[in-house]
Amino acid sequence: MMKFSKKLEYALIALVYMSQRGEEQLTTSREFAGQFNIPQEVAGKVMQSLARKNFIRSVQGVKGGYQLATNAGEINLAELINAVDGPFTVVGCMSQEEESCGCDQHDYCNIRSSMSLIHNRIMAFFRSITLKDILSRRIAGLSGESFPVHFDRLLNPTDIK
Amino acid sequence: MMKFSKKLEYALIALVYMSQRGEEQLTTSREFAGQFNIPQEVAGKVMQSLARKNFIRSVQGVKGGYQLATNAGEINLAELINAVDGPFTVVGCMSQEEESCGCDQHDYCNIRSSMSLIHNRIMAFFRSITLKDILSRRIAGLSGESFPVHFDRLLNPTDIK
DNA sequence: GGTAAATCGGACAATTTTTGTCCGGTTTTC
DNA sequence: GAAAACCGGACAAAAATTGTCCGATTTACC
Ligand code: FES
Ligand code: FES
Repeated sequence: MMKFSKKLEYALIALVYMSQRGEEQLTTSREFAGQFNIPQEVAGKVMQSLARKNFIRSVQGVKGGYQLATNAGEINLAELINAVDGPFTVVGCMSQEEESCGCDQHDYCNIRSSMSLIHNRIMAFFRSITLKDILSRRIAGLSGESFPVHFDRLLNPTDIK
Repeated sequence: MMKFSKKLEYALIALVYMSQRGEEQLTTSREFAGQFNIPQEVAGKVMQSLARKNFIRSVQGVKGGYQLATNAGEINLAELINAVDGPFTVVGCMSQEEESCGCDQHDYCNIRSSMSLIHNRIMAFFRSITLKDILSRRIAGLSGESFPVHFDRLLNPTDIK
């Protein structure tokens, strides 16, 4: 329940992968798919989504591929989710159309305002996580200490196994 | 993507509904389902899940029903999600079995450690939201001011429409 | 100029997850 | 003993996710 979609996983993996190669390096969807055992066509679509939002730059033709955008480090998880999965809503009624949230009828919805708060809060969290954060976490991860400040502040120590 | 399940919505609506009636009041699954236009059987199952975790107390037989547990206000969203939907994981590899997260092969997963941090962070957030919070938000909601401290601190003002 | 390798994009098929239904059982009141 | 409630498993329907197919366009290179 509430899992991230594969598309989002793929997008993150792709961005991290591309970040760890030269800035100028072109990455082809075939190569990326091969490295991580992802179906080529799916990898292709995901990268197309990213290109459409200018998170990466596409170069067509043979010898083409994708290249990380200049300040890709600043793109955040909320934008990313929106790019690959479309608008995110914890609960139906949050996407302009107010109809059909599921809980209609009678008294009218009990929990709508609270859901809205939770929705906003999660959005804010996603917005606060940048690709740079994700990258630095990976690098700092093995040292057992010195997590990026960002995560340090957010993470409850008792959560770490 | 990443929407809360209907079961979770129903559970929340049920708990809020029951909270807003007398403490001693019994609520039947049929009645609840009727009030909110939810399929009876589904409403029943959800309430059974809640009863199994002792969030509500069940009374059998005709004239039976469900009754809010004594300190139901303290139950939090994480427990609730676990009760109705089973364990929550933002990404497959977080549930003891390390196999089949989806992104296997080669270099090994790029983003696993970051995903783990995000997972823990979201869990902590869900744990921090109690039924009482949800209730008080609803009551305070119409006043336009004085949100519960809890939410006030968490919410980015620019998120409110 | 032709071929191959790449990005594009739509339609669609397969799979999985979510959601809802059915049915028979147990407990309890009247 | 009948009716109304909780209980729980199996299953069916619907929706969402995930993956596949096919054809089109762009471009490097021979
Ligand atoms: S109407 Fe959207 S949460 Fe109930
Ligand atoms: S292996 Fe779990 S996030 Fe990739």
